[in-house]
Amino acid sequence: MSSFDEADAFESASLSARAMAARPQPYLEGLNPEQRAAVLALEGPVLMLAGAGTGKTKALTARIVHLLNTGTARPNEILAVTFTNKAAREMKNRVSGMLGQTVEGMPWLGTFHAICVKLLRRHAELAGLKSNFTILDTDDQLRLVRQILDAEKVDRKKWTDRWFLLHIENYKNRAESAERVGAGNGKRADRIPGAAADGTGFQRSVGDVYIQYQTRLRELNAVDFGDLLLHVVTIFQTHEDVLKQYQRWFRYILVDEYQDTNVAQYMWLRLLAADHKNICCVGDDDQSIYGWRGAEVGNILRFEKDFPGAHVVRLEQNYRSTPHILGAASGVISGNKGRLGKELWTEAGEGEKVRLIGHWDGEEEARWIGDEVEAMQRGTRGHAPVSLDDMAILVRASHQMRAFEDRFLTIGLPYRVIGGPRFYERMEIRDAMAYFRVVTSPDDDLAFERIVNTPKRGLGDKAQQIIQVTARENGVSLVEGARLAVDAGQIKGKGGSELVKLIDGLARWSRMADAPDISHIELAEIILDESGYTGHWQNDKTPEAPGRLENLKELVKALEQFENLQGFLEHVSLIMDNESEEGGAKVSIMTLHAAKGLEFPAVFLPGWEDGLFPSQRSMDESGVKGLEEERRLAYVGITRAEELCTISFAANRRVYGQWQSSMPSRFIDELPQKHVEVLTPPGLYGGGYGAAGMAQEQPVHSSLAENAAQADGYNSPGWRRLQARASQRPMSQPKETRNTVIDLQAVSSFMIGERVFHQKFGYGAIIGIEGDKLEVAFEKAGTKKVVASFVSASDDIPF
DNA sequence: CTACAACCAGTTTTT
DNA sequence: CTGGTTGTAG
Repeated sequence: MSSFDEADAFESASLSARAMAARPQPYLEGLNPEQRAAVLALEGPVLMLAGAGTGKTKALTARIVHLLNTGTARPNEILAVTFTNKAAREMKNRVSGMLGQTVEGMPWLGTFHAICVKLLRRHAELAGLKSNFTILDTDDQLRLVRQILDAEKVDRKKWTDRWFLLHIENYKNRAESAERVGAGNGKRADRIPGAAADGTGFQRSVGDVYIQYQTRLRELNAVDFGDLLLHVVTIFQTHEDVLKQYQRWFRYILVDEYQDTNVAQYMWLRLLAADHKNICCVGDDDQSIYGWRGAEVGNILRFEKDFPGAHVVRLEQNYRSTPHILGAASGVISGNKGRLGKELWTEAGEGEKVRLIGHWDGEEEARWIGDEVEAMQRGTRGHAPVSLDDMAILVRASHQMRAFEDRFLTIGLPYRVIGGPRFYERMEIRDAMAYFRVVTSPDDDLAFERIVNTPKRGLGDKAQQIIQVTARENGVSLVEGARLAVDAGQIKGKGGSELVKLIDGLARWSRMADAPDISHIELAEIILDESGYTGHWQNDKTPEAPGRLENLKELVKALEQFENLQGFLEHVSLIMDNESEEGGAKVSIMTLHAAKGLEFPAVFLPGWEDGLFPSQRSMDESGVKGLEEERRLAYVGITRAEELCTISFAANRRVYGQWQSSMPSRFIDELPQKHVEVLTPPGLYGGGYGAAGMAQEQPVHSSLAENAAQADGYNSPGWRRLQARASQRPMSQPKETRNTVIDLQAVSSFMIGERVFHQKFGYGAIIGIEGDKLEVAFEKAGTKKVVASFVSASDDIPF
C-alpha cells in the first residue's frame, strides 16, 4: 500500500484560511531587515541569496508560516522542495514549531524525488507504467545495465557497467530522454570511443544502451531515481491539462538549495511556476559543490533572466562565524569568476585568526590534530574547554579519514565518521530487503536474482541462466520461470531441490503476508530464518558476521514503525539514512561535502595540498570549472567554523601505499594574510618525529624549516621555490622497508625454509616448492600456495 | 560450483 | 594499501 493518499494531499485543507488571517505574527520579530523582506515578498519570483550562516532556514520557514498565517495559501497549496530528507524533516519541524501546532496537511513539503513519486503514481499510465511501479537502487540499475551489455556482447573489461550507467544518469540529469538521445545515434558525442574497431560486435552508442535500459525498466514496471524527475517533466511537457492542473494547485513554490538543481529539476520548477511565477528560490552560488552529479550553478546565476522582475534579496549578515573566519573565506571565494556577489559580515567580536600549519607528513598531521583536539577538550591558552561534539575534521576525500581514525584509536579519542556506508546500503540489509521484495511482489526479478543463490544454494551461473531463459521464453517472472524449469527437470541435484525449497518458501511467505494473524515483523523473522539467510551469517566465521546479524536485528526492529512490509519498502526506497547516535561526546570526521549545512565551534581542515585539494582529477576533468567548484568547497569548509578554524597541509603523504610529496594548496595563497596566523610545526623542536628518526636524515630542506622561518611570508616566492624543490626531490621513504626485492627469474632458486615476503600475505617461510609455485607458511595469513614471482626474498634474520 | 589467488583501479554522494 | 572483480584449479 502506498503511503500516499490523494485525498489527503489535495482536498483536506485542515487549516481554514480565514481562521488564520487575523493571527499575530511573532515569527517576524526575530528577523533582520533582509530576512524580513524575503519573507514578506510573497507574490512573484523571489531569489533569496543566502550566504553561509545567514539564517536561511529561519527565513524560509518564516515565509511558509507567513503564507499560512496570512491566509494567502492553504497548507496543501504550497510546494516546498528540498534535496535531502533531512532538510525536509527539519523544515517540517521548524514550521510546526513556529506555527505552534503540528503541520497537518503540508503534503507537498518534501524532496524533489519524494514529490515526484507522488505525482508519478497518479499519472503512471502517461509514462507507460503502472502506478505500483518500483524504484530501483544502484545495485538493481547496474544489474540491468550488465544484462544489456552481456546481451550486446559488449566487452565489459573495456567499458564497464558503471561507465554506461554514469552516462545514462548524466542524460537524465540533463532531462534528455532515451528517444531523444537515441535519435542522434552515431552522430553524437556519446558514441563509444574505439568501439567499431574493437571487433566485439558492439559498434553503437551509449544511446542504444540507454534505449534498451529504458525499455527494460518499462517491462519491469520500474523506474530509477533519475526517471522520477524525467517522467514527470515529460508528462508536463506532453499533457498540458495535467500541467495546468498542478500549476493551479501549487500556488506558491519554495525551493531550497537552488544552486544544486540539475537541468531536469530546473525544468520541472519552471514548468510549474510558468503561470503564476510565485516561486521563491533560496540558495548560495558560492556553495554549489555538486556539479559532478549534475548540479548547474547556471540555474541560480540565471534566475533574474528566467524570471524577469525577480525580487532579489541578499542575506549577508552572518550569525555563525567570527570576522577572521569570514575574512579568510571571502578571500578564497573572491578568486571565482561569475559570482552573483555577496559579502558576509558579522557583529561578532574579532575572535582568533584562522590558523595555518604545515607538517612533514600525513601521519604527523593526524598526530598534531589529535593532540590539538585533546588540548582543546581540556581547555588551553585561556580557552574554555571545548566539547568533542563541537569539533570536526573535514577532509576532501574519504581515504584521508583513515589516518585520523588510526591515530584516534591509538590515543583513545572518541570519534564518529559521518557519511559512511549507510545502513540500508549494507549488503545484509539489501539482501534481506530483496527477500521482502520478492515476497511482496513476486514479479520483482531483480530482487529474485539477488537472493536466488544467497545464501549459496548450489545455483550458479548455469542454473540461473536456465531460469532466465525459461522465464523469457514463457513470458513470465523469474520466480515462475524457476518453477517451470524445475518442473521440467532442467535443474537437477542439490541445486534443484534447494530451488524448490526456495520457491515453496516464497509462495508460503506471500500467503502469510496476506494472513491477518501474522504480523509483518514475525513474517520478516520467518523469512530470514527459513530462507537460511540468518543461518548463513551465524555460520560465517569472519569478524564482520556478528555485526551483520546485529544489523539484521535492527532492520526487523525498524519494521515496527510500519504497517506492513510494502509500506516499509516504499519508505526505504526513498529514505536511505540512518543516524542513530549514542554514547558520549565524539569528534566528527567527515568529507567537506557531508559538512555542508553543518557548523562547529572548532573545525580542522587537513590535507590542503595541490592535487588533493584542489583535487587533481577535478581540474583535469573540468578545468577552470572544476577548480572553481573546489574553491567553493574550500569556502564551504572554512565557513563551517564558528570560532576556530585550523587549516593544515603535509609535505609528504602516503597515497595508495606510495609516498608522494606535494605543494601546499593554491587556496592557501588565497587566504588573506591579515586573517591568518601561521603556526610553527612541532617536529623541528624535538620529540615530534619519535622513533622514525627522519628529522635527522632530512633536516634542512624540510619545508617545515622554511615554514617556521617564513612565518609571515608563507606565500612568498621563496616559500614557493622551496616547496617546488622539496617536491622535485624524491623523498626517501620515512619508514624503511627492510626486505629487498629480488628478481626471481634471475635468482630462480628458492630453498625450503627460506624466509620470504608477499605483497598481500606478509612474511612467511617456504615449506614446499613445485615448479614455479611455492607453498609458504605465512605468519599472519596461514599456509598458501603462491606463484614464485609474487614473493620476494626477505633479508630479515630468519627465525 | 566454489574457493582462492591474481589483477586492477582508485573524489566528492543524494535520492 | 585495499576492496572488488575476474580467472582458474580442484
